[in-house]
Amino acid sequence: MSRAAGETGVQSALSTLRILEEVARRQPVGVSELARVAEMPKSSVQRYLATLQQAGWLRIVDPERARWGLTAKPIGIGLRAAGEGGLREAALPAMRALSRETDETVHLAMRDENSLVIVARRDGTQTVRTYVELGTVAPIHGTASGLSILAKLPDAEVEAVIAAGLASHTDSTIVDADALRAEVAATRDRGYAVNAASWWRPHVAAIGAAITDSIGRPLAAFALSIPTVRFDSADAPRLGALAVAAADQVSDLLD
Amino acid sequence: MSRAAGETGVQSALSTLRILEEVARRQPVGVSELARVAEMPKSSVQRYLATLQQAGWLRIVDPERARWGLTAKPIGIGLRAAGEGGLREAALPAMRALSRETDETVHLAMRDENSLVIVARRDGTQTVRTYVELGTVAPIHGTASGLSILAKLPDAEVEAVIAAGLASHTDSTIVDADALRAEVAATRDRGYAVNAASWWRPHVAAIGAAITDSIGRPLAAFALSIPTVRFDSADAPRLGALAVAAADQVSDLLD
DNA sequence: ATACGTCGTTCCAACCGTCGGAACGACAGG
DNA sequence: CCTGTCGTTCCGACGGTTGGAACGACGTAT
Repeated sequence: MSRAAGETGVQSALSTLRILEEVARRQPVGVSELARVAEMPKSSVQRYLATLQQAGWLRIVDPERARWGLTAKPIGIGLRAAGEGGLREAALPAMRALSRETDETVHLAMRDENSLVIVARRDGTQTVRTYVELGTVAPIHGTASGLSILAKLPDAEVEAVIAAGLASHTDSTIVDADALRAEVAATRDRGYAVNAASWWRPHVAAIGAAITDSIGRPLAAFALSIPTVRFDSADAPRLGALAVAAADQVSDLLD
Repeated sequence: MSRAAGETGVQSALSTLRILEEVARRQPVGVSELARVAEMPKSSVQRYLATLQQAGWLRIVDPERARWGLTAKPIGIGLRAAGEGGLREAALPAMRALSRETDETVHLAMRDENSLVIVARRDGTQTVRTYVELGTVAPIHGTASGLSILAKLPDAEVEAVIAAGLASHTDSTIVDADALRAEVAATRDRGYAVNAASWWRPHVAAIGAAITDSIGRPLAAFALSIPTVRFDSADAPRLGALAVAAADQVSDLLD
């Protein structure tokens, strides 16, 4: 079982965790489908499922069809990952208000090193909306949320993100270091980030505003996520000001 | 490596998951402490940590001291376990209101088969309060929340819980099948559950009210969690009515 | 200053747990 | 009736995993 260099992990545990993630994403799901998407032998998947059941993470949610799903155990783990402090909960009211003021979809993304995790969503009433599954990991250099966070980080950390590599997601993703530095500078000037060019997902534009802790370090960000067909650059200043106000309001709640 | 009969899981994966849980509970934490609490060789723990890092679940949060903690990945998994429907979020406002009305700690517990998981808390202003860590698993037959849920289940499912075994947690836990059936009946009469005898945790009394979906199946419950030193049975009807009202309000939100 | 305990980290050979192909009965659809 | 797919079970060979031992660094008590 040869893999890329530098990997020393326990193979069977990695495979088991992989199955756990796939079940989380596709539940309720059966053995064969899992084996197909994970490209593993069916009998191995079966064994991993039994292991995860024994550990209390999974259970058969539909006994008749042998479909697997998550137990409640991951809820507890997830809560601990989010921190009991409850940034998420603190942000929900402001998120709702922002969504109402703008009638657009608002996402809350939490920073995790050099990436973001979408942890909450509030929809507007538009007939055409953007959609991202909660829990999705987003690139920090390829989203308005991420740019708004980068703009509040010291240059050294921005450079660290650049050094880690700027992966491309669409043909307009910012992959050039200087271009990213320029975008960070522009975001610092504006106070909010604008992604009008579908950096990450096709046909999705966004406006981002960062949420900071008491000493000004960015922890998360709001994003107004707007289909490009409806996005008008002329609206950006108004939407940006609303997003910044909402983010600042949450920042103030965090002591 | 001999274990109890009937277990067929992948050992290394079980050990790895065990370490994941311990890290979640104790983060930030080092190798030696983990090896001690999990009773595993230090070198094995080290390997499991590397594996979990490779899988994206853990990272070193304090590089100077080599302390490990969770990444944001579990947030996404946890959200999927809770269901995007967002029972938790739907319940938060009512929980806050209930806490204010009663000035007591309110817990939200979600059902997971024959157990409960505490997924949210709202404190009152009392100087003496109960405390349960979020993510804690509680017995369905040993809590007011659990009893309120059992009371809304058909008898067949109550019997299934009894058949699964009534583990004892304090010397007043209900472990007798008939006693539990009687308590379920009493709860059905009242509409809310009363645990005045510290069934689960010492010195903690509680009043529980179930939250149901559109067809009346109980999904979760509110509990007013009160130190026994302050608990007065005469207050139970008033508190019970408030808890039921709050739970019903959330139930109605769930279509 | 010295000795001691604990920390995180690395290495490696023997062992035994894991792997996955193969085969099974059940089921649904053509 | 046949075919494809489902979930499940079995077992021998293989190699991934195990964990004791040893390392240097650090902090503390002697």
